[in-house]
Amino acid sequence: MTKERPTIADVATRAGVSKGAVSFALNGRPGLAKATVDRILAAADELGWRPSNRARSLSVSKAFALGLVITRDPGVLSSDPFFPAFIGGVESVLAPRGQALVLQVVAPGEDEEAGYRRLAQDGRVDGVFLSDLRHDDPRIDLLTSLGLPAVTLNRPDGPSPFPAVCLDDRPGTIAVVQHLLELGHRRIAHVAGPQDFVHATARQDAFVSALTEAGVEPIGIEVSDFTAVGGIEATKRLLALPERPTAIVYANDRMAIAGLGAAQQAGLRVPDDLSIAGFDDSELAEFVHPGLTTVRADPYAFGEAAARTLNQLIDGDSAVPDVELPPARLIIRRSTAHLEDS
Amino acid sequence: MTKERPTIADVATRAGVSKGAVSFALNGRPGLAKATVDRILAAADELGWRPSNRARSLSVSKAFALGLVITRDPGVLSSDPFFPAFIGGVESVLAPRGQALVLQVVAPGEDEEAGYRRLAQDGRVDGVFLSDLRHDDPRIDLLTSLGLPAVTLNRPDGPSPFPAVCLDDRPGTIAVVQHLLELGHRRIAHVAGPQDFVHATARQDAFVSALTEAGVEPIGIEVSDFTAVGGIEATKRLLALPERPTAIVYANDRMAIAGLGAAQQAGLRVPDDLSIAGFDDSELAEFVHPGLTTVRADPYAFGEAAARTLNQLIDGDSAVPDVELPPARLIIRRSTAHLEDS
DNA sequence: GTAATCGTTTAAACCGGTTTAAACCCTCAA
DNA sequence: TTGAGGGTTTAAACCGGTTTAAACGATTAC
Repeated sequence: MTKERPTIADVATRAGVSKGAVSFALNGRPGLAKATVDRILAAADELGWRPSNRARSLSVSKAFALGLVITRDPGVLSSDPFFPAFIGGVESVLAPRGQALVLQVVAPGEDEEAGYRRLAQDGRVDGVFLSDLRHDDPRIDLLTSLGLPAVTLNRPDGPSPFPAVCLDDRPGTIAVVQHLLELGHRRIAHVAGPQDFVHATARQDAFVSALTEAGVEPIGIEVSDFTAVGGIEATKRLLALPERPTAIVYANDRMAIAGLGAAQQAGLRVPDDLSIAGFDDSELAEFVHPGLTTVRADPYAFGEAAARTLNQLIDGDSAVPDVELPPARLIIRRSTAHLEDS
Repeated sequence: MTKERPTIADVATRAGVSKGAVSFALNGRPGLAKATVDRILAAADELGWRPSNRARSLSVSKAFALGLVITRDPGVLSSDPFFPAFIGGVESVLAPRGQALVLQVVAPGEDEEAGYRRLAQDGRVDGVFLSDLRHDDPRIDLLTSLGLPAVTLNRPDGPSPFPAVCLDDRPGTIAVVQHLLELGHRRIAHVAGPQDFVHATARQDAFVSALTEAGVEPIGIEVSDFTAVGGIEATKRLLALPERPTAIVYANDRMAIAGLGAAQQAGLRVPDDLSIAGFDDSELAEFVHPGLTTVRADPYAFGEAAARTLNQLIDGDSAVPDVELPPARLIIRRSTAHLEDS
């Protein structure tokens, strides 16, 4: 067993050609006789040669890797249902192409921009995914000035030079509201995510407009933070309202499941006294008691589409179009029910 | 704004020295006059020069990156509380050193070994973390033959050439059992994880030995798969036993929370009719109703320790010692209570 | 005054690929 | 016979660092 792996020079010698010819053959460039190409590929095969990523990286100035910076408290990220599946989808595109995924987890307090700057300046990646988009997101300018290609997950509200891969949260939210209206609810509240997140306000706006379109006034909107603790607190505030809501729509499952616990703790029966709906259809949603009515997106497909789009951009395909994914779907379970006459 | 970033040659010219001298100065190698070093560093600073990772990688044959392969169904990985925090801890060690983390998510059906092989052969990483250790884990031989340094999370049962970073699950599990015994429970069951996982059987063994040491026979052990669905099914089977358990100890929170839902669905009151305990202290554990008694480890510290150890190994520090982390701690909440007389 | 020694610096090879410009070979036309 | 032209192939430069062996200049020893 030879410890050293073969280099392009070994292949060249074996095939009786020059290094350049091997490179041409490998990359399928025209100008080589077919017979020669075959001979070179055979030699490469016999030697088990695979071109060195490092050497390639240096000479073509590419990293053959994509980057993802997750800005989130590691403790809180824990139960986020989005990223693992998203990463799975990304991976399914990257693996066959021999690309890698470089991950960075940055705590909210830390310098998030430094994360992107490192990725760019160290030449670690050829492009990044921009997730958890915020209003007037400073990262768009940052990445532009760093010259790092990117794809935004959903569309930023400001101008953006980057293609967007979008999964519209609104139809799902609207479906939840309509579902509750049909069940007879009129006192419906919302627990929203942090207002700087585009997806948080998108869900909130959809909630409000779906209600007002039906001629119903929202009974309360609590801005929270997508965490379980936040869900608890927001729920307590809503339940303390003079006119208690009969249904609460949460911007994600984590807050919803925590809210469910808080309501039960307060002695309310769900769904008899209070209907509860979430967003994400995380793994536990189906199995808490009662099962959580929620909205299911497809983060795996999201990852696939995002990776494909980012690669198109990097490969220089001109005018990469935005991608619109099929919208999230309402999943009805036991946590929502007809309003009982009180 | 010059688009091109400066190279070592630019710095050399500016400082009036050779490329080699700049390299020496940067890496703090002896043999250069102090004045020269200062001049070079000043020049580098003025130009904002940072050495190219790619060039360095090629010449020193290092990737300056570590790898993590997660073998898990992306859909199921979702609510795993371990990895995000673990990765956060890893990151905290890597970032200051300018290293990156390369992540791979492999679905259980796919070829897991290919993941490691890719990482090694592409020279993407200088070492990997070996998580979710299995009995007679084939990956140990694989990595040995690939010549890829590794650190195992917890100790494999077979011989291993790699240092181990360990967080003993047993004390926590034993504490849970003792807690239940003190509450008067005698009919205690366990829902275990897949038997090929070392940590699954470790928890199970601890459960059994803690019980038998107290002279109590386990009333039932269901082998499950760490997922919510699995937790539901195992719970149903246990509740259907002729002698129903009064307490169930789950090998992780996900199964426990799902089991909690199943018990409630079946009309049982928790903790009055059934006590339930989990393992992990995931974010939701505190907030489901009733709050889940569980065991809290520190995955962030685990990540830190693992990254530090792996780097020691890579840096060639001889005889890297195993690391033993402080054991997981019992967190008592409302889901466990005194046995009511029935 | 020359040689040996030491601390400092440099030129050049090297890592393993890609890429460009030039050389080569063969055929066909003038 | 010579030259032009097309298809193949190659030599060498290049990417941006690291590293080794040799060169250099200033002391010190003889």
